[in-house]
Amino acid sequence: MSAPAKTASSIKDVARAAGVSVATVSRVLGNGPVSEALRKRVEDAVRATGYRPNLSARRLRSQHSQTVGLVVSDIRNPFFTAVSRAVEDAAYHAGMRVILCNSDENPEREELYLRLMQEERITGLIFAPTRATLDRLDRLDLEFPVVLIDRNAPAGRHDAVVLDNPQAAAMLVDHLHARGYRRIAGLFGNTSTTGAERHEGYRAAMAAKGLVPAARFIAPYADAAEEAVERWMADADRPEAFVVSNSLFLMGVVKAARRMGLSIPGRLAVAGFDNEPWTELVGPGLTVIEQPVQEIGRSAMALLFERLEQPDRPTRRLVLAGTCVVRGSTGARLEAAD
Amino acid sequence: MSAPAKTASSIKDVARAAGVSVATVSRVLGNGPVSEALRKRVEDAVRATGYRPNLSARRLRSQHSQTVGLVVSDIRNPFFTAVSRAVEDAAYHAGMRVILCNSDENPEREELYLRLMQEERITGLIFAPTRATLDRLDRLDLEFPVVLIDRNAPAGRHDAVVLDNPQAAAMLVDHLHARGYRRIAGLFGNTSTTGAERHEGYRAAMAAKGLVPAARFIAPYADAAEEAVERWMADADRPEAFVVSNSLFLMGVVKAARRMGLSIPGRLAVAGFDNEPWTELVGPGLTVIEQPVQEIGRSAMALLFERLEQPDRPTRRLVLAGTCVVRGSTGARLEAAD
DNA sequence: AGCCGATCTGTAATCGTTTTCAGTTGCCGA
DNA sequence: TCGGCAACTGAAAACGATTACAGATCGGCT
Repeated sequence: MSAPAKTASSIKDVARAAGVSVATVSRVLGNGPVSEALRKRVEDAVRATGYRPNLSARRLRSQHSQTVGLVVSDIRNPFFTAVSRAVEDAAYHAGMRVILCNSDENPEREELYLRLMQEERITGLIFAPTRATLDRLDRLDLEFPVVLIDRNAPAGRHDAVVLDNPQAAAMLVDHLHARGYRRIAGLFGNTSTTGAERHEGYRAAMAAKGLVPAARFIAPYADAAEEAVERWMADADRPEAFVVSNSLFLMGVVKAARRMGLSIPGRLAVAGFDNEPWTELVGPGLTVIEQPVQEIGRSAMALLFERLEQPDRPTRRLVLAGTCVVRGSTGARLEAAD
Repeated sequence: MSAPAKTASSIKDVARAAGVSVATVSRVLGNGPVSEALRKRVEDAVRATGYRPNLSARRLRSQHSQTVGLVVSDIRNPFFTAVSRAVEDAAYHAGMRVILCNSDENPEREELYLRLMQEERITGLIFAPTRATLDRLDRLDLEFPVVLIDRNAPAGRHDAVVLDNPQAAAMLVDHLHARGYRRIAGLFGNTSTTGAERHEGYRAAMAAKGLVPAARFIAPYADAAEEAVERWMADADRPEAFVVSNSLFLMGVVKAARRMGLSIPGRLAVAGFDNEPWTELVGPGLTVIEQPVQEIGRSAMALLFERLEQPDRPTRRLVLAGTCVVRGSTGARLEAAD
């Protein structure tokens, strides 16, 4: 049984063990030109000493960190969970590492992490910023390329990958309209640009159908949605259907409906965003917009790599379409209802 | 408008701008003894140059990486998602960074990441290993402390935080028994030690009640559970209830029940693990064991820090109890059934 | 024999920090 | 006036790698 090395061995130890210079060891490791005999001696020495290169030293010298940052609001948001997997996979295949940070929609924490990213000298950043940070992003003079995801400025100085939010929201409205619903309410998050974009799509689609939009903006929690629905459904002008801008709200709506004894879709139809596995299982199944999460993560990394190769190419903004997954929660409206 | 710095400024640039030596700059940054006058000059220079310390250099010199590794099978598993948040928060408060890796239950990928951890010279690792790696973990001679989570060797050389899996599984069996169920089947994952432990608890509890255990081991996917249930429920000796060892299987059971038109709990009761938000919303609500995920993450970090302070203190194994959240999916058995 | 070029190897500089050690001040008391 | 001490500051040596440059060896050619 080998005694655990007290301290990691360095390239010098390997050089000494092999009876060569550190340059030779480095060359063996980096595929430089080395004679077969020495190469073998060095490789044996590497095994014998249990040598592992020190990445800090390597990065310092080479000025490449081989690291991408990923800053999102909360990894527990399933959208970001999925995107992070795609990003991590892409990084893995490119031989890079990922540093993951949760900003909690908190600009201070976000700022701290941006500073960290600079200190890490990351190769690039994939970023879902808060509104506040998005506004001052151009003034920040970051030293690495940034690819925005999910949130996004209209015509930014940065590459971006986003869902076509207005169109997606409109799809939901159109679908509900086709199923016979007219009084369609909207619940949107009040912190992100995403909520705003989806609201805009909702508003436009309603107008196009000659319906009156009725939107409320709430904090991004299920509870907030539950409360909003309960209050709203007690009103005289209660809606027949809800379009909501994320899966937390979807939960809130279902909970409220259950508590008030309103059947879905009999008394209340629902449609929302994010095709999570459980949306299929709840009640009659929930109609949702499915985001191409894999592709969003992959494309973000792809844009990042393109930018690294051609730093001066014009900014690109990738707008991906969502797909509407129709389920029971938007079943045809019963004329008898109400 | 300031032109973007072509290259990050180093401590030398600051020193030059402030007209002092680099040592002084370093002391200002690190709260060393510096006169007020110079401190001010340096701080101004730092602002003027937009200086950010280079963490690679700092780590190389100080030999502290201030980084913890987190290697789990898949961040999309909600248990790990939640744990990762707790870990990240703890790290954030301790001024440390987190490197997140997904092993996909793949020993090769796991090995690659363990190597990476060594090259990063991480401060410590929080690790949910595959069975294969768990077995040879002692022979790996890692140079940093490891805290195991979720999976775990009986009496290892490493600290660990785990759920009391046998007891938790037994709680589910006892609960179902109390509700009148007798033919209680079990579905367990065939890759992790967790599945094995939960099976053991299930087996023991069944035996204690004088019931015959009937367990099957399946691949860790919802589809596998769905298929297993469909086949099993077509048998002559079909169970009245299922105990399943994770939330993916829970989904599989619900899907199968729905497809076969079996009402829950009328024709089929279900209980499982992981109190995810949606388990409340599916059907009559699903009875589950809730793991103290926050505490698991926090405790893992706490154990890590203790170990760093006292490298030689005896290994500790924290066993946390789950709580049984009772919902409609295990409603009292109808005598009329069958 | 002498020269050239190809091929390998080693020396030493470098990346950006921290930290030791050795000054350099200025102040105080004698 | 001078020694001594405290308080600060700077020069230089690490940390562990990569790499430009130069030196060594050797075969082949004239």
